Amino acid sequence: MFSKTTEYALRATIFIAQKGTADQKLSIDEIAKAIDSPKSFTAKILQILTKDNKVISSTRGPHGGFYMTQQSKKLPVRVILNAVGEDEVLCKCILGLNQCSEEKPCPMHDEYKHIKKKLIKLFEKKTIQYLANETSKEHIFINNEKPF
Amino acid sequence: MFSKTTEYALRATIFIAQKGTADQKLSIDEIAKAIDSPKSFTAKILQILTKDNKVISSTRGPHGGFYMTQQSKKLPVRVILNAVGEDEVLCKCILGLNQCSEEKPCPMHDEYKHIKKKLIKLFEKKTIQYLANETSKEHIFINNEKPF
DNA sequence: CCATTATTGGAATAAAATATACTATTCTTT
DNA sequence: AAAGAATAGTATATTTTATTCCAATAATGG
Repeated sequence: MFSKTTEYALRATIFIAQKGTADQKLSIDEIAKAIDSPKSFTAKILQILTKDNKVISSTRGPHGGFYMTQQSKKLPVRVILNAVGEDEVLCKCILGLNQCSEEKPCPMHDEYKHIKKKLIKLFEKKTIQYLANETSKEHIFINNEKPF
Repeated sequence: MFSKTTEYALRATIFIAQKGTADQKLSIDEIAKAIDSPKSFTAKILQILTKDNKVISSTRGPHGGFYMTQQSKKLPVRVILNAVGEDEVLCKCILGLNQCSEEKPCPMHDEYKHIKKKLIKLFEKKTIQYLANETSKEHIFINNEKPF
């Protein structure tokens, strides 16, 4: 469904929301390790998400790193998709038609629109905080570790 | 959601189901024009779908071309995804985690699984015939023509 | 204010997906 | 036999996606 960029962005943000605070900031190394993503690529993605400190906050230098404000954690998950420019995937026609709409639908439109609505709602209603809380539960995880 | 290959495969199949019969076969040219797809690329995709005449049938020579049997039209839409190898997209974890499962879920799993179920059902239950019939309705379309 | 630490920015590269072309070949019909 | 049309294989170009690397910049601590 999503590109790697988006998958890493989601996982990284969840991890930062869960573990990063203003006085316990997280380094790129820690983040990449925690979510099992390539380090340099993760740095690039974090660069996007910290742009203007809108979603993720960061500071450089010793004890620097990434964290999130309480305010940012209340943002809907969709802001992450928005930041990496993969927002449209949710509302796109499933047959890839540009002009597919309620008035001029494709043959899958009427069936798919209900699913699409739920998908959009999921990303609109759930907050980053919610996902971070979920991840704090014992059996829930955000990395790709081999089971043994 | 899907790759171009899959989008073209779906649209081409729908068009063939709708317009192609054993005595009115459709050429690559006609198909590519009808669904607004690059001709050579479409030929490549049709090659996959006609493999063993499982989904789409074809014959060569004069008055040759592509069509579908009544039997094939009754297949679920999912066989197309299957043929082009994009079947997994439907059941994949939304965060891209390989081991995400009911027992070891990602933080989005519980919310997303209901949507995933509906998505799979859509492709399992709806037949190619159904989509072809839909497309025969006046206001429904499968190409990308500019509105004017 | 200097050394260190860690992010930031930009360029560079690699790999995969997408798009396209061309040339036989093979099958089918007339 | 000739011609039409898919088939198969190869080749190539373009774009997007994925990833790496290094120099620059900012923050901190002594």
